[in-house]
Amino acid sequence: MKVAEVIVDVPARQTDRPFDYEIPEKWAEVLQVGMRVAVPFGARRLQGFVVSIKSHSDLKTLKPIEAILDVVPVLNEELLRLGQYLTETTLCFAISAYQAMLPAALKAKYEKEIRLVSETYRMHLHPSVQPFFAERSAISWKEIEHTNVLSRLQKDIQNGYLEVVYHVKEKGTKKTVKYIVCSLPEERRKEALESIPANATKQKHLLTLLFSAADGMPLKEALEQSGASYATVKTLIQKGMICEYEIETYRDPYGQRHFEKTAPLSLTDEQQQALAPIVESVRTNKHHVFLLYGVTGSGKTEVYMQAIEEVLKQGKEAIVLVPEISLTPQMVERFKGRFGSQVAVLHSGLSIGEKYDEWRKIHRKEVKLVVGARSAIFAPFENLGMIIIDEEHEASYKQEETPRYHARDVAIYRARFHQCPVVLGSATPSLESFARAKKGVYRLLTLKKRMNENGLPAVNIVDMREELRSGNRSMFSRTLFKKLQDRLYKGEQAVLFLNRRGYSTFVMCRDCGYVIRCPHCDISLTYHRVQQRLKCHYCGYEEPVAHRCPSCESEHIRFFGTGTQKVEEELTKLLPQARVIRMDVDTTSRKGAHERLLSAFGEGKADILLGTQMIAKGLDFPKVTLVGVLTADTMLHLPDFRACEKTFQLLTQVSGRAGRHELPGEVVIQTYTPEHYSIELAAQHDYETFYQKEMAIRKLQGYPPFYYLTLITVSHPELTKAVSVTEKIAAYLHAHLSKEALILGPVASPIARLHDRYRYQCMIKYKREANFTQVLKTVVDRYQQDMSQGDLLITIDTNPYMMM
DNA sequence: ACTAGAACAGCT
DNA sequence: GCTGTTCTAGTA
Repeated sequence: MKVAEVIVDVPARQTDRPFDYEIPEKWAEVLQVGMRVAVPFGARRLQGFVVSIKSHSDLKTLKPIEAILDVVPVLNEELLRLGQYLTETTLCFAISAYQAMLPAALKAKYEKEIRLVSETYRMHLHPSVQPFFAERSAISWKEIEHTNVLSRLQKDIQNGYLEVVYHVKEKGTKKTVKYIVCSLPEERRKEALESIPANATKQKHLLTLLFSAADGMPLKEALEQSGASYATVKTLIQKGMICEYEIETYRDPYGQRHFEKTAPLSLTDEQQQALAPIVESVRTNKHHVFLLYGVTGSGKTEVYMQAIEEVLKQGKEAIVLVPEISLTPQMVERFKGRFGSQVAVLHSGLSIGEKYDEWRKIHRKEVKLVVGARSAIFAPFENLGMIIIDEEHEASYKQEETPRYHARDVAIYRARFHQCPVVLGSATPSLESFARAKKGVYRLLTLKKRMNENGLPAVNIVDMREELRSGNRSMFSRTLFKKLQDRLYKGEQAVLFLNRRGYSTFVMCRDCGYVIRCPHCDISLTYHRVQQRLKCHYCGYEEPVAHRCPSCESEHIRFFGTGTQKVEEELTKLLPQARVIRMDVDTTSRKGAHERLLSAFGEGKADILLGTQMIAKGLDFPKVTLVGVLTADTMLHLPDFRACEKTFQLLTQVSGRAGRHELPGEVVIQTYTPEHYSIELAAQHDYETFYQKEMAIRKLQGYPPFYYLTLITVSHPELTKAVSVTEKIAAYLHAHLSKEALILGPVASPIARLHDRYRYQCMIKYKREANFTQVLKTVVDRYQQDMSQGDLLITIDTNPYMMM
């Protein structure tokens, strides 16, 4: 007898191991490792992943596998191993790792049903239960879950009249299209046509149409062409002349659009030199990590595309990762234009069904290239020839939920398996990557020149303190305002960047200093003008605007700080003739809104594009000659050791938006700390100096890339519990880690309360720890009880990007 | 995560 | 003694 080891769909410490199941004889040949199965687990039935098949189990009795859910394994050997790697490095459950690698559509949906065991019992049911089974023999659990007949019903279950049945269902579905076809053999067709009454012209019409389509045609098309309705189809089906059937299709989000075919551009010498070693690595099947360090507008994408061409020539596949927010139609267009239907696109804007379809194209080997956000790194290719990560420094490559993986690490793991290159591209590489490149762990490729030979745009730093002193209290400096007017006059475009959405950042009473905060989190509420409400950007809590101070009843309530809404309002006041498009979470939440706004701007339907983070990347509009950063320092003062790095990267990135084409560009950076090195060096486009400076600081303070970090966050509705657990954890770590490891904390999290839970944290800085993960695992195990019964939550991030 | 069964408490 | 609620162990 064959036995399958199955990881079941229960994300919990106790079930985080394989369970043995008997493979029924009929499936002995069919079942493969990596397939999903339905198995009985306790009283329920669950979905699970077969991780291995063996011929013997140590247990005496096994339950049999109930159903096989796949024809072809959804996880191959490589991905199964990758899952294990994720489990070990990010301390997640195996099931969470596997689920993260697959489209959400494959996640199981569970349904509970109550069924009449046999018709003969119907009259025995309790009178209050009977009506539910009046016309059917099964009802869903949901229907009666909240009714008062539950206890009666449970008795009937005990009596054996009723039984509970558990179902495992798929979340997503394959989309199908209805087809109709003539089912008559050739020789009977004429006769059939004549048998149709003379007045039934629609029927005749439709049937003749189908005679000419041997394999049938889509129902919709047939109806359109014949002018018939579905009633006609039904009649013909009844007469046995035609049949209806369904064919699986893909939802194609880009189906309507035509992509102009583009040919490879000729490369500059620099690009050629960068491309050569990558191509070499592809050809020779040698794993290398390349860091392609190229200034904005130096043509990195063209290098990627020509490298991909080589990969495809070798009959292999490639993955291109792009940050979520820069996965703009522009980017998709470039790849689809060059590689046509060989490309699958994966990003969060797609529906569950659409993502599933794109995934299936990869799984069935119908495409050779995937362009996508973080999770596309798990694309089930089996013959990978290269992985590209564009804008490698972007924080969005780190997943902030379990499994807390970094796409860069996954990429390197996969590339090593496939013996192929990884290309990390950026104009402002992360310190980690650049340091590795300098050490020779990665190979450094450099692009110094901009394609248009224009040189980088001139950057003006404006000291906003100075503005204030000279009496300008608006959010636009005189320099920026003058330049905005100038662009309007010339009919050129401008992009304004602000790191805050909403109207104002906090609301304070001028009499008593009271700041209105979220009742569930330790965060001040943001004023949203349009809806006239105060919102918490962390938990979504909202309340109406108060006109009196909740604390002292004073009417002197004022809104401080500036958000995108306020800037927009101010702009329309100061430059009434300017047409402004605002882009932030609030204006782009609806599907397709992002794309719509951008193309409107691209078509010149607005003069100024105003937005948050999301407009900083990848946009490329020829008429943009001015980029303004309204407050460059907002990010600088966040409690995050990467704050300076992020500021530098963002400013450099934003500056790169200007003057990418014929017209020269200009940048204005407004700041209250003009002397700060992140701002000064970004203005000078001087990455190398910034790197040196920041590295020195990191070394001094013991942060990456000199030390590894791990952040443990403990949260609980009661402050004392959160504190005491964190203290105990810190003590345990002190006792079990080496002397070289630095344990910081416990301290309150920067956001000390979130969703009514107090949050405490503990940071570990270390270089080498022999059994680090083991120690962390024991920590979690110790509080297992409190976590499953109490309200305690411990999260461990082995490479944190968010310190909050 | 869920469930069945045990332990426990309240009520006619 | 019965019914409803909370706790706990175990899932192959």
